Amino acid sequence: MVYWMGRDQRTADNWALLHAQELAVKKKVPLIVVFCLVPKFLGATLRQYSFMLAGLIETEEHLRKKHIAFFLLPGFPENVLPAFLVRHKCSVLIADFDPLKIRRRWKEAVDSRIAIPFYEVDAHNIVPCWVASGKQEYAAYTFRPKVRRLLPQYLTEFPSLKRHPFLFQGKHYATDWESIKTGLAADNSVSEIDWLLPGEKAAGKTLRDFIRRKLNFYSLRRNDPSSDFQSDLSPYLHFGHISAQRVALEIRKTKANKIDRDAFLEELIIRRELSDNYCFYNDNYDNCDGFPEWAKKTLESHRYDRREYLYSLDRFENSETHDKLWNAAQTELVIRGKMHGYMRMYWAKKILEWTESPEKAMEIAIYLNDRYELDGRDPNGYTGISWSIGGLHDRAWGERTIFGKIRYMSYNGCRGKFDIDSYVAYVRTLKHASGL
DNA sequence: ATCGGCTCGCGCAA
DNA sequence: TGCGCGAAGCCGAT
Repeated sequence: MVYWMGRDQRTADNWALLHAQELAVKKKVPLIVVFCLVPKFLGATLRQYSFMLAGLIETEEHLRKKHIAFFLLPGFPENVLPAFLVRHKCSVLIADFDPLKIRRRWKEAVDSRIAIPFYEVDAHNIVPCWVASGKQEYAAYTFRPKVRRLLPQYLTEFPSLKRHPFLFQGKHYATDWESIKTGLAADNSVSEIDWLLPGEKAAGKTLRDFIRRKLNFYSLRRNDPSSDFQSDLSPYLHFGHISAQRVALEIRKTKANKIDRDAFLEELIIRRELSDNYCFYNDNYDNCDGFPEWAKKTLESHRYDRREYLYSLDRFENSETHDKLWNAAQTELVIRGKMHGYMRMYWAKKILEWTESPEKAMEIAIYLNDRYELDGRDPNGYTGISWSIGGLHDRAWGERTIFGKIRYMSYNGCRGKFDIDSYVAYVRTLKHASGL
């Protein structure tokens, strides 16, 4: 029995792994976990690779204790996985679910090259993506009731992973992580981060810290970039170091104010799973063709509006705009690998305002997001950027230049909502600490 | 400080 | 067919 691990890189609370173990026990066969390490993945840099590999080292260790063999296979899945399955006489393949196009293509390619049953388990969402809705949802308000209705059935406790009763007897060596790391072809010009530790254990600690220190202030202060009241869980959720279902269960158990729990659960469940819904049902999640019709129309009619500021990718990347708030957000992204959630919206909308076209804006925003964010290449990233630039899951607002009816965000608006100078000063301390 | 208008379309009720 | 309302706002009037 083989679990092909993709985006759910953990041993606890993983429905794909649990299902694989259940089937393996029933068939009285050993259980293997395989991870295909591709040399290049949508512009990922050493920053993301090293966070991921550290998590996988911990995964291998946990699996070993559970008598489950772990194989790290360097190469593209369609090239390495079919031969692996034949070599070890595997009878069933189980993968976790991922709506991204590249991952779906890999699965199709593998499927066409193997003769054994191949199942997919959504281990990432609480309500499996295709169960929650059979179509692309228009907005959160259409998605919310569908998920709410199904939560009692899906937001349940997990069984624990058992020590596997059937040992893998084939040839198996512990992974040589050092040579894997030195052999990485990833772009090493983006530095690793050290303020957030990778892996399942660190994810759990981050969750407990959030509940203890921040949850009770969440609804009021989560949108204040000058203070530290975000959960910081998104990198862990992205790599699957922690399960969203586990987070939801733990949040529900706390005695925090209902208003704060609800605000957090809305983001964790509804908004996050809506992102998967969008990417799963719309192949244009990473470009302007995915925008709703009203937004395409309004952006088109403002395509040739005069832009007061026009910046190249370089100027954006180096935080060289005229706007100190935008520059601070970009600097936070580059240094820390995680931009404050509220600033992500302002940041992307300004890229639309200061580039020659929505297409170019999408390209730049996605490039910078995927290059520097620890949680880049995630459905949440594509969906958030499409919300900001293309009105996705949003409604039309007062018409204005460049944006048309896309919701606008302004420097003055931010000034009324939080202390801009304090945020800029905080980013300056990051910059000094990092030696830039 | 607070309020209303801006503006689109989904989904449900009638 | 009508109606309520939505993922994070802006702006001008009061």
